[in-house]
Amino acid sequence: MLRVTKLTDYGVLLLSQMADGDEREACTARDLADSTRLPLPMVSKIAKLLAHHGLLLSHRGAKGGYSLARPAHKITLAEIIAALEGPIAITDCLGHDDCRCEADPICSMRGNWDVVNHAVRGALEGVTLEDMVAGKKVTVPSFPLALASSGSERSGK
Amino acid sequence: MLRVTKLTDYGVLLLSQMADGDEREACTARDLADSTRLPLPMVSKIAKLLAHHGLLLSHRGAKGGYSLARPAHKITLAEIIAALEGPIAITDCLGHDDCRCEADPICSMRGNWDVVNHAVRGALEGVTLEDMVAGKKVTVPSFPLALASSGSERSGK
DNA sequence: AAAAAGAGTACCAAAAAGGTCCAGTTTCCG
DNA sequence: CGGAAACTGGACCTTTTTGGTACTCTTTTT
Ligand code: FES
Ligand code: FES
Repeated sequence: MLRVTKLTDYGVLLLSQMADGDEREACTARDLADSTRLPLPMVSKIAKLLAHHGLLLSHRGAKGGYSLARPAHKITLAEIIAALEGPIAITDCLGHDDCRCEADPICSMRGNWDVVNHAVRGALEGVTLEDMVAGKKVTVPSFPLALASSGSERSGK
Repeated sequence: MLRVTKLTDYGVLLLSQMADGDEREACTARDLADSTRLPLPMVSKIAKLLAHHGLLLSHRGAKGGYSLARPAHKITLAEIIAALEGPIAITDCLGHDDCRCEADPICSMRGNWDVVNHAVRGALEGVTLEDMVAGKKVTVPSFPLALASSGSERSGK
């Protein structure tokens, strides 16, 4: 449905919560659950995934918790999505490289979807966690998204 | 999963097929099914949706069929997606306007997601059916996706 | 040793996607 | 006129994905 899953939605909320507050260590899953009002098991699941993908550092044992693995402006939305729902591939075919496209001359859209996918991913890579931090307003300068106007069209802003 | 559904995937294939060939009238669902090797019921379902949303014109009765409602360069990917899977809303919240965000100060990401969504939609609006037509290669000039550099903050990496 | 975390994984219910079928209607054509 | 060719509008079913929970380890601190 061209929609990000709730896991991602929650994930961004969590991360933004962590980035917002003091960047000290030891932010426990329970803390996050409390401050975001998300169910603890959810928070736990998400944090595990994020840690697994190197976006969070985890500290086990009593007095443990999670902390951002990198400063907020170095974590992109694209990475968060990739961590929580796998590589960004706007069509099914772009995922596994074995669609009939290769051999079968009928569908030759592969390359085109590839470009579209790249554009979308690019947009997502352009937004950092810092941008998403609660309270902060992301503002888009104007709208420089001339994308696939094949060729010369560079309606420069 | 940030993925377009098969319906959309097929839809683009169908439309691109129609745009590619002779732009005459009367392209029947069966024809399309044959030329794209998609199952007829699928083609039918998709064509109905596209017609319903004004992307295709339908001509009923014997000797009927479908034809593009507009020239290919005036049909955007965004429209096709919207026709086949509803309005583009990258998060659940962006769909229905009644998320707790409004009242609850906890999640104040609404605006930010809105911007991201806008960016993605923009990318999709930038690609026309003509661009996707079989065989034609969409080329993206360079990569001008400066998106969420909130105002001044461009902590250049 | 006990308590406080996280790790790993299995599990389940609900929703969405993917796909088919069929009973109408409209239009053409002989 | 009567049938055949097409589209229309739904219902319906199966499979996959999401969303969410639970339970049993292991690690670390005190
Ligand atoms: S069949 Fe996979 S993109 Fe064409
Ligand atoms: S609760 Fe809907 S966007 Fe924040």
